[in-house]
Amino acid sequence: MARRRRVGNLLALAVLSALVERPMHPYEMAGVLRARGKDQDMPIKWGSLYTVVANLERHGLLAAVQSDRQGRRPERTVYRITEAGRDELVDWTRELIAVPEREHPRFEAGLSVLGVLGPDEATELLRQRLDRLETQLADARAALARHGREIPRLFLVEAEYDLAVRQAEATWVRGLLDELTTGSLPGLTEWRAWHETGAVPPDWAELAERGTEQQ
Amino acid sequence: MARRRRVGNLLALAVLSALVERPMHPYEMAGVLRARGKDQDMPIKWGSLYTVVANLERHGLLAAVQSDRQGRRPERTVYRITEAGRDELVDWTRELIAVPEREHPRFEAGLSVLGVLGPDEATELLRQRLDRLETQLADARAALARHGREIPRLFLVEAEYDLAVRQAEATWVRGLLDELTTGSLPGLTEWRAWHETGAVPPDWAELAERGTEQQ
DNA sequence: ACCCGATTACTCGCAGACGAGCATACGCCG
DNA sequence: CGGCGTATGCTCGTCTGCGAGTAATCGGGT
Repeated sequence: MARRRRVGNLLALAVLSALVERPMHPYEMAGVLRARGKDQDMPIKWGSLYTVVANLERHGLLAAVQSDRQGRRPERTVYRITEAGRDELVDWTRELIAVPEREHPRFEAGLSVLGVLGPDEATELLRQRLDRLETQLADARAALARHGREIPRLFLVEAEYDLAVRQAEATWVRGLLDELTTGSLPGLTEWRAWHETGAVPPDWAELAERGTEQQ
Repeated sequence: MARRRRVGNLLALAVLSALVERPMHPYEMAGVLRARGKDQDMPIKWGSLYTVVANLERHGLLAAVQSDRQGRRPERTVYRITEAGRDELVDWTRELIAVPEREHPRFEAGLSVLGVLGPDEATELLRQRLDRLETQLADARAALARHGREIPRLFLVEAEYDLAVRQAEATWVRGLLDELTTGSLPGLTEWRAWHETGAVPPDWAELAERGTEQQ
């Protein structure tokens, strides 16, 4: 599935989507993308812009139109999107929408090593996360309401999605915190003992050696 | 905040967490991590293992213990975690748990350029996504139930989190699909006209030029 | 009229990441 | 007991991402 993209950086997707409307030079793309808040929707690093544009051109997805020069500035090359570029944009979008990729939020990585902390510290840190999350959610909700008055829904779906997912995260964290504070999480006692004494609880010891059979 | 990690690859986190228990050589780490399903929780590329271990050693987070040799194989270096490594592991975990980072799921990027497709194609693709998502969710639920019988909850929280978040995604997609199929999404008519004729709807035209004021 | 800080527009070097490839060992079948 | 397919264990070259740095220009204060 998902044949590897010739230019894989998502900044390239944003660039293509901007050039669909009209040709631009790189810095103008940056302006337009920033104005549309695309840097909120993707992990965009502006330092990569010129590299990405060059790569797109190299693969025939963009073509240089003209170079003009103002004053003693370096000349600015204006690019237009090619047919191949249009195809790539559409195909890539189709894939991003239709195929759910397993994502790997950093929080998940953190949770998977939660055992290195003690239960009390874990509880405290999760509470901090929840606090911050709720602040961010309130901000996001306000921003969405504000934009909703001037921008068509179609261009806000990604923000709505983001909000929904983060809301679910907050709910889940609240649930876990609840189990931790009421003590209803199974294995809490073993976890605490393990962390305080350093000794692996007897019922867990055997698991730890799972998949370790080597000569 | 979040001072840059000396070794930023999350594979390094996994390596540190494995070496907390006992010293190992790299290939053994791979076996243990795989057995624990850590490659499910993080974007692990095994091709990076030796690079990452070398970097960890370079920064004093690991130390070589011994090199033994079996047959004519290349010698295998056994590494142990250092005090600095232990500190890094704990500090990194704390950060991952307590500080919610703005993540950028690829789906969000896709949604932000949804306009390049027409509403009918978008609907069809979203339906495909929902189908696949539901299959994956069923699998994940089954796997979680199976593991739940032998592994303590503590080591399954990351899978539970993942499930909860993806469930929220499915719900959200279902909601959007609903608005699309019933036609209740505002601007649907404009969107369709725009896509069929290529002409930007009058009420949207002005927005498109937003943030474009350049000489 | 001139200076200085901010903004604009771009460049470059370095550090990783990672996939493909390779060499050794093992197991199984004839 | 020899040959071959598969698993093991590791290396290396390439490619790209990106942050820090820089040069030109603008603006506005005195």
